[in-house]
Amino acid sequence: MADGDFQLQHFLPYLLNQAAEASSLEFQQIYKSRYGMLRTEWRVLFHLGLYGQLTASEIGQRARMHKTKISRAVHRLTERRFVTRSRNPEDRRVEHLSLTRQGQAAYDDLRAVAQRYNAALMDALDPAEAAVLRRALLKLSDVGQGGFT
Amino acid sequence: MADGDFQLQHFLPYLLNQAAEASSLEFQQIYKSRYGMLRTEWRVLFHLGLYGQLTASEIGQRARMHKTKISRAVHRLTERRFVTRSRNPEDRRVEHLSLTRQGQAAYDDLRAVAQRYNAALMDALDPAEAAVLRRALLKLSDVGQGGFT
DNA sequence: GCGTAATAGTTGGATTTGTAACTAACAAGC
DNA sequence: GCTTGTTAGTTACAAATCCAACTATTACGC
Repeated sequence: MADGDFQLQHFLPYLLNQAAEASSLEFQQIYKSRYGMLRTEWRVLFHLGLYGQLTASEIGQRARMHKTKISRAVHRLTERRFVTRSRNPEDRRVEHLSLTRQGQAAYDDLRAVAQRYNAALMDALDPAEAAVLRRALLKLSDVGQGGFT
Repeated sequence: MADGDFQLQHFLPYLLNQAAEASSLEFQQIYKSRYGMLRTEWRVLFHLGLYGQLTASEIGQRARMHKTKISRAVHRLTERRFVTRSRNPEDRRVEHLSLTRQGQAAYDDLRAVAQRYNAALMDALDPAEAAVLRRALLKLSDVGQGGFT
């Protein structure tokens, strides 16, 4: 038993992927068309906007992105003058990244869009549902990750 | 206001992506190592296993995958003799796809793994939470999609 | 029937990602 | 202070994806 009753509609990774893709699409088009950014670049931008100065590895840990992705995203963001790098004189391996004025402006703009966009998504849900969803997603984000720091 | 209080932890597309990636990882390694499949190929396999004979476009609609992805996935799956194609004599543009005996075996195996894997994920959640999560994900999967068929 | 449009699926080339190897700088043992 | 190991970040090559153009076949208008 437990054989014929398998359905994609109950397979969490699949459901999560579908929801993630559908719910990212419109927003993706905005940062893409408005600033020519890729998802990786947007993520780096947001992390810097939210947390201030960070190193590449710090972003990697928080966003769970591989360091090569970050390296390339940072490269493109500096090219376009959204981000500046500065070497740490105490440990010359690490680079501190921060937003330029222009990067900050892009971040401010996109954050506002994201907030409105998020609110619209939430509207598809009722408030109790949204709260449960959020809790569940946070739990699932830690699956197989070792859980606690 | 509504300015400083933006957090990634409340931005649904981001949360969904994190959860989707984390929760897909282990399973992905299984179909990859066991059958050398990519995600696209696994998806095609599962659709054929679940719904029986389908055309590429039908899979595309259901899985929301672009036709080029499907074309390539089907190509590889036929190469490896998991899938067979047969032209529809009434409309020679369309091809009906079905699993070979070998494809069916792979599907059966992976379905069983998926079920166990899914059960393990569910264990991280309590049952009421899981039900709400599922409902919410289905709703969000339809955002921007026009909703109803 | 004939020309135009639509649909199923494929292919080619540029873009993006993944994986592994690499450089540079620091740390620790002895 | 030299060897070995570790960490930060980059680069190179292969693999996968995206987008646009393509072939083949059917549908539609008239």
